[in-house]
Amino acid sequence: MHPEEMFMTRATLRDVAAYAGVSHQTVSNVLNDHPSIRPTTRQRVMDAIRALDYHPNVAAKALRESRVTTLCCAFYGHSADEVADPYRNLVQSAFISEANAHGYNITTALLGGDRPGGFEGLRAAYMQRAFGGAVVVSTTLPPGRMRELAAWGLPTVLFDHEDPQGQLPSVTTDYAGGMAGLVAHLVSRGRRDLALVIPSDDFGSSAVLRREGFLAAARAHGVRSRIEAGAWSYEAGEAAFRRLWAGEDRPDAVLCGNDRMGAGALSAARALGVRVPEEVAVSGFDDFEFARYTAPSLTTIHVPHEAMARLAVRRLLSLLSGTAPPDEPPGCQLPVTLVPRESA
Amino acid sequence: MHPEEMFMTRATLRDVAAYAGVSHQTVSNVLNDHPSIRPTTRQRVMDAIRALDYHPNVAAKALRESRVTTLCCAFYGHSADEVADPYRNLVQSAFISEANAHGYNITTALLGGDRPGGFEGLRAAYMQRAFGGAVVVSTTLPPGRMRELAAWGLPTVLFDHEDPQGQLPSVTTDYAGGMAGLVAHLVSRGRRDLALVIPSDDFGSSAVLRREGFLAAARAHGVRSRIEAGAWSYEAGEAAFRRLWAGEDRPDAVLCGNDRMGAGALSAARALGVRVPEEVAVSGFDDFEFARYTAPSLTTIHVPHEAMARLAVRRLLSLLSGTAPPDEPPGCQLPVTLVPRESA
DNA sequence: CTGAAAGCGCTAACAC
DNA sequence: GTGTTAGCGCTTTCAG
Repeated sequence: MHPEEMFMTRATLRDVAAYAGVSHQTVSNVLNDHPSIRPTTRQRVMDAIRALDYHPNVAAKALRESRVTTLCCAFYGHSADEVADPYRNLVQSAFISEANAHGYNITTALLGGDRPGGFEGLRAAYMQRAFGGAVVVSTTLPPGRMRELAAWGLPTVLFDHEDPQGQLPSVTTDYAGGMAGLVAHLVSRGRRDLALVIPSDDFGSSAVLRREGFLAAARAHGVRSRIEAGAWSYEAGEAAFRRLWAGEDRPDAVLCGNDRMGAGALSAARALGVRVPEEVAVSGFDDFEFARYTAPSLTTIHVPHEAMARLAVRRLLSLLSGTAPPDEPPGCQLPVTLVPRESA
Repeated sequence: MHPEEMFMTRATLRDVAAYAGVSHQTVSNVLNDHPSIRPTTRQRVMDAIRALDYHPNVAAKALRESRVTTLCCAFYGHSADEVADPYRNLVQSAFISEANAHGYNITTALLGGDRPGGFEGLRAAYMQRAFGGAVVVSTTLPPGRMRELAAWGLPTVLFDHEDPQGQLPSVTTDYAGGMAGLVAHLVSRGRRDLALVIPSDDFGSSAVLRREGFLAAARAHGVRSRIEAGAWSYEAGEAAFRRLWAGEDRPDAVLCGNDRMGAGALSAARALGVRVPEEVAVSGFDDFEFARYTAPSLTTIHVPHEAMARLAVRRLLSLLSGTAPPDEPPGCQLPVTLVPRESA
């Protein structure tokens, strides 16, 4: 049989065995690095594998071993803006390369809102053994959903938010510390009256930590602080800035909960003829690509999305293999970096 | 056996059969909508499926049917900017929902550059039957790579670029028409001296079509046109604008090959104290989110990424099922929309 | 219309 | 060290 013929229909383990003149089990042993395979046999088998362009069938492997080599990257959040969040790319890109490095594939799912087959679809795919575990990416997840994930027995790592119950492992970043660094930076530049634009009703740990970090830091520095409600979007940032500027006592720094709101605040300032940073400092949070493009460029906090993503994959893998140290705390926080630009 | 017990270890088809008091084959027939199953039997089986929370094992199905229900969404392009391209999210999001609607999952791969396991990894995953076909997303793909994909027998649909050989099916958008619309818009606003910033050495059909569409439209309108080299990035847009402005005869409109370069051009104009659009019009191409956030906001061409993505999935599916009409042309082009904003 | 048999490609358990 | 047997969960024959 000529090697080329094998390309018609993919070679199987038995084809390799026949070609190498050994039993199919020997081939399997070679592939799984079983000890005590004679080097010459091993070489013969490897040659046959190469000659026949053999690739193991993942479905057969998964069926036999009842474990799959696919991980799910699940993004929660339904708004068009959220779907388009550039940070999702970075996260997913890091997921993919980290997972691939461990021999896993990544399947991506979209959760939340009215999207058909959101959480139910995730569960169905898991029950069908389409993937072995998931990283759920979101700044906020309803507690009921977290309990569901835990109840389903779905191996899960939360990304960018924590489980208040401490059941699900999570990878987050130091939001509070980021806010503290920002406040310190602003105070050192002479700012004394700080306003933070952030949703006031968001239960997600991401919002809560930013809020509390801000308030605590302002208190520690002895400067005035206040919260202005705003819902993560560009438009919300614009509106919040206008409200703050319409008031009697205007702040000398407007901190925004994310870059998108920061861009909105800059736009409102420009429209109102307010000079940034001379009259008021403006900052964001996330360090999206467009933070470099605004006028003036946006001072912000860089979130280490790539490192977080790689860590999340590793934590998920150790969860799946059961090698997670039992004393490991569920939460895990990576540091952020202040990125001073023109706006503050 | 109590239903709850089944949750420990997932229920199989035989469990369902035992619970419903039929043979396992009958359950399979019910699931596959085989004709001539008695309604009462069918109902009993459905009840058992629900009671046991049965979900078919995709690996077993794939093994038996030798076809998988996973499609690969492969992004080509290595630069950090490309990875962060917001349009990738939209494309992927549409892929996922369209594929899910047809009962398929999506796995995502990153190709290109020095990324370990790029094209070789894609082929390996395909050979392992990790997915059945792929959509390759990129504005440009080396012809050699296209020939590889075709040679491997990998069912492929190209997204956002065409196969010059016409072998691989593709879904693109009307780049030339978009440029023509933009030129018409600018001419109607009194512009007579147009410069297009775009790579001059990019062989990708996306760049070629934008370039040629621009030149043809300018010729048709009888206005002056020129090409200024620039390599898709923000910084390239900035530099190109500065070069154009440093010259003797400045254009009255600077068209940029994408929004990122448009944002760079706006920044350069601002830095040079050039008023946009009074002194010069600036435009982009793509309609990224940040085109709304620049100052002034960026006039651009909206590319129907979502519709293209859905179409690409459907074309891939018909390719896989062999139901593609044989006379269907390989290329397929969707229309673009002009989005006039402040900058032009 | 329903049941029994065979096998997709692979690996874990035993013989040899 | 190597080969044989059995079976993961499913669907496609083919008998009843």
